Amino acid sequence: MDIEIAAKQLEALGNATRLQLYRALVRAGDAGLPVGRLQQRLGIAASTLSHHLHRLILTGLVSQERQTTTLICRANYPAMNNLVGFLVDECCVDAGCSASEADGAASVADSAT
Amino acid sequence: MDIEIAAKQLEALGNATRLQLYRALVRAGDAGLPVGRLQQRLGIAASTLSHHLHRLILTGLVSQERQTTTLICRANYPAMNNLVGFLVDECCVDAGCSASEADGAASVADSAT
DNA sequence: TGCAAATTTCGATGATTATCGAAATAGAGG
DNA sequence: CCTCTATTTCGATAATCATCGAAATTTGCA
Repeated sequence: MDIEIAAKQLEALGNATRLQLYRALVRAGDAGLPVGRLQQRLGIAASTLSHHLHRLILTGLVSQERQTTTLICRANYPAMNNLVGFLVDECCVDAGCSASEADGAASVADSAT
Repeated sequence: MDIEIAAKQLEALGNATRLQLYRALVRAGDAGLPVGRLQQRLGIAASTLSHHLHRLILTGLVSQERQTTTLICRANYPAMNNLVGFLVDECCVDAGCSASEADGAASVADSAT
């Protein structure tokens, strides 16, 4: 896995709207979800959703399939597995990555606060 | 794991420079790496490196410790484990995430090309 | 105290991003 | 061909980001 590709995919997921979007798709399973339903669920403008969807598709994390008039979106599980595999490989090169729960890592300091 | 935190951490890793940076730290293991050495390795301005490092630290993915004059940076493994855990949880809610190698997910379409 | 090395902060600039509404496009069906 | 619905593209705007060099800061040491 090329580090550039990994970075692009991480960047694609590194936005609250897109991560919610992706999560909804993952939870929808193989059935996927139509664009319109995603829009209702996220409550954003259709054009904004289309923009984010496009970014996810470009990185290969999401795919689309036409069903008559509606477009069904699906999470691309193998892509995510690949990405997670990359992270785990990097993480476990020579460090014991067995901690299942992080200690002080669950909160993010916010510089703007 | 809050989805906002996950998004922030993914965003932090979703930049080629920072991902290289983080990878170097992960590979350095518990010994960590001084800022100066990271700068040599990445070949970027010290101020740029400091900026990226700051972002990684804010998300809890990297920590620093002073050793006399130099600052030692270390990857925060538990944070990464937490993040990977989040991704895996989302991914495996009801989908069989057993594919170890992705099929068509290894290449990223580049809209700017 | 004063110097040297390491790192950050400041200030600026160009590039990218997120968001929206309006208009355009695509597919189905009468 | 026309219309309806679903979705994307366009154009614009405000916000955030990456990057650099110069200046300031911190720390140790003589």
